[in-house]
Amino acid sequence: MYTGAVIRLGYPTQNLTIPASTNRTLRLASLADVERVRELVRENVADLKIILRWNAEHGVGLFRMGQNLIPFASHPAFAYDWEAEHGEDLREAGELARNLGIRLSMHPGQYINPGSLKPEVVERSLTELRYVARVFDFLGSPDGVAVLHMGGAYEDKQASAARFVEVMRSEAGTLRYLALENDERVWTVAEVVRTAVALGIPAITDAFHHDLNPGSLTLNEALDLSLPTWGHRSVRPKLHLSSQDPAKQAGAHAYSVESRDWQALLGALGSREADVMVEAKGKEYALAPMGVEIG
DNA sequence: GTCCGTCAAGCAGGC
DNA sequence: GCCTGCTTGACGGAC
Repeated sequence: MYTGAVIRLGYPTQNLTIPASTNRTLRLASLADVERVRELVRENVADLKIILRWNAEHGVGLFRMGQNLIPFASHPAFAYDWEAEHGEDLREAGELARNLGIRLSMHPGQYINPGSLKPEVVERSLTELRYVARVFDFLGSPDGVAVLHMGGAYEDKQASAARFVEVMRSEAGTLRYLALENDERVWTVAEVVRTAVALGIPAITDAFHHDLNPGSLTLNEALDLSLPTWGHRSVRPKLHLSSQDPAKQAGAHAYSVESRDWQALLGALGSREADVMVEAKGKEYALAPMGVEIG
């Protein structure tokens, strides 16, 4: 077990050991079956509670909920009042997480792009981000994090970043939880930090993406820039860690994390504390080499 | 019963 | 132009 700086570990969406998932979904065409949707959301939230307890028993301090916790919640076709129906259930799950000391996050996906040139994409993105913020409101997660990439560059990064800031500036409810993450092709840590600072929100450094798209920074320098942005919220800094799947093209996540990638992150962190979300196909199994006992 | 292509949605980059 | 990467599971049709 690593004994240096205090590092908390987590994994996304589901636990393969139990097994349990917060990411059950359905097709858009099935959305009209309200009773079915209700039941599916109840199962997602029930499994969230089960995973929280498993995490507490295994010393895992982070968990990322699936984006489909309430599938299509932000879609116009969603057929009932999910806040009225599931708000209390979410509140209970959030209370459990606080009691167990587990930090929660969500990661709206690639379609959420508030800096897009297309107005309809911007509007859909904002609606989805407001849904995520509402979920955190119900959970009552003061350290909750909604992780978002900055989307397209449209051949003009400065203009795109400015558009992103302009669109998000007035979204106070969302900005309470939002953190911006560097990606493996377009936005570097330095650029993400600049945008995050402009919005007064934190920046997440993804060490794997940084490896593929470092700009002019070492990982250590990238952390020097991004870790202080968490002072905007007075919560522990958060990072992402993953490794390349050797059988796939650059950017694909591996089943586990290579020891050298973990060691590189530890080396760059030094004595600084952080919460590390491990993005691996093997979910909680990928934490075993870092000292988490899965059995 | 199992396999397989498709399903709401956006981008960039490699071929 | 098409395919794949960015969380992965659901569903219907073919066999």
